[in-house]
Amino acid sequence: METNFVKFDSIFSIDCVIFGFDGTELKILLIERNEDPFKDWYALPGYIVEQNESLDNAAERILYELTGLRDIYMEQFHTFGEVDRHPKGRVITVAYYAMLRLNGQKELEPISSYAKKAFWHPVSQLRKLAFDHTQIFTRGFLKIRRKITYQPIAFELLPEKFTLTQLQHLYEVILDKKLDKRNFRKKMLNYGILKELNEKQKGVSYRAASYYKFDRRKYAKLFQKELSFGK
Amino acid sequence: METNFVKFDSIFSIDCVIFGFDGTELKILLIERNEDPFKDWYALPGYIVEQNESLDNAAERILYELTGLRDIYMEQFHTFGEVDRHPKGRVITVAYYAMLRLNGQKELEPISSYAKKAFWHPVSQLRKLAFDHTQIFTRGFLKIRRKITYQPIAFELLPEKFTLTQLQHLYEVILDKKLDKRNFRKKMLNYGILKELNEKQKGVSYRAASYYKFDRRKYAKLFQKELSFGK
DNA sequence: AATATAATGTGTATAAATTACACTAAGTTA
DNA sequence: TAACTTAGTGTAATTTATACACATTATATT
Repeated sequence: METNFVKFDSIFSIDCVIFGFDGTELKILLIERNEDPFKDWYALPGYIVEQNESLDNAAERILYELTGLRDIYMEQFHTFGEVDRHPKGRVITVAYYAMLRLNGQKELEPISSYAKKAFWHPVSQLRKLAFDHTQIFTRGFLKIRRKITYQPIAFELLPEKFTLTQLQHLYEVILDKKLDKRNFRKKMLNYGILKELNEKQKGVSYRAASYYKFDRRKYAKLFQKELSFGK
Repeated sequence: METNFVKFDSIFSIDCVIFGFDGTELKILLIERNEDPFKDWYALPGYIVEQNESLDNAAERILYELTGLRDIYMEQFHTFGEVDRHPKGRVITVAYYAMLRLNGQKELEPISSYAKKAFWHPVSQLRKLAFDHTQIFTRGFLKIRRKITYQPIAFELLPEKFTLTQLQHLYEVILDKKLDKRNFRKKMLNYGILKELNEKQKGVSYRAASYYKFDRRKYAKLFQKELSFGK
């Protein structure tokens, strides 16, 4: 059992679709490539899996090396294996996604010289990405769009404390439609997984909204049932 | 770009979780292995992807070679990449699933000598499978269990004509719970994707049930909307 | 201090979907 | 023709989803 990536036989890679929300806009984490092919293009953070690491571990390592981000929980969502997806040979890639809150603090600093830089880019007006990454991104976006209808993944994107308006706005961005404010609040509060805090927004013009936080305990109870068809 | 599978560098394979329903019992398609490792063990049909074929094509080819089945629409559901999942080296495997009606006519005849035989096995009382195939099977089963709650995949498992009792039974097997007959029928008929036929069961003891068929057109309309959060 | 501004926060009536629950009808077998 | 077995049906109560508009509050402006 030898490793020989240089020969570019059959190899596999990881690509990461990392969503971030800054309270207003949904963004995606990109790198600018520093190597051919697609030198200088924007691309998803991704690289080759080593012989001795699991896919999940590889995903973590690769994201770190290309962006400096650590301890991000990612989940696999699809594997792309068209024969010609990589111009230099046969590479299948396992795509992962994750969702993050953007506090602004998160510095992005590639460790590897493979990426010139890493940066957040709005998901709207995305230019064409390297390889089949546009397609991978799209599928990842559809994945979270579906997922948000049955799991409260939105909470991973929001800061610890958030207002109901922020929460609603995030749903609207992901689902790409307007929601009714009263119905939205009713539904969210009915889940019973939100805790209202004795705290309000500060520094905003006009009336400050209450902060809420997500109650992970109650969530676990509620969404463990899941698969329900009724009786 | 050379192919060198013998060296067992980094290679990838496909494994297929094929569900079949004979009207009573949910079954899965297995092979008996004819080669080491795990010679004589039961395993999912699976083999190595060639350098020049896409994953989807490979899945089709491999299923055919190991079981003789053709033209089965399969969908990828997860990729398994633990370092030690294959005793002979690093193999990641892309798992596909599909669902079939078992008419009894479908002959299973491996073309490849890699499988001694191919056969349908009840999903209950499954013995331990080769490699990590038990785990792959379980994940595939969870996949269809989830999917059946939002898509009428059950129709792929049933014969062209089927009774409502058969349909309900299939749901019960997949969801692993009893459903109320009246509510089930009400719900199914309300979807408007079933057409009642002027035909009844024959050759059954006791009262014969009406046959229904699935209306693919109406289905397409209904389930294209999908992703709904309401207004 | 008064006013304008901009977002927060709230209720109700209607419709639709889900749940719980039990008996009669029809065809087959003995 | 009686016994058996499965098919087939309705209704009331509850829960969930939808449509829709205005008063409240904090800040900014004059």
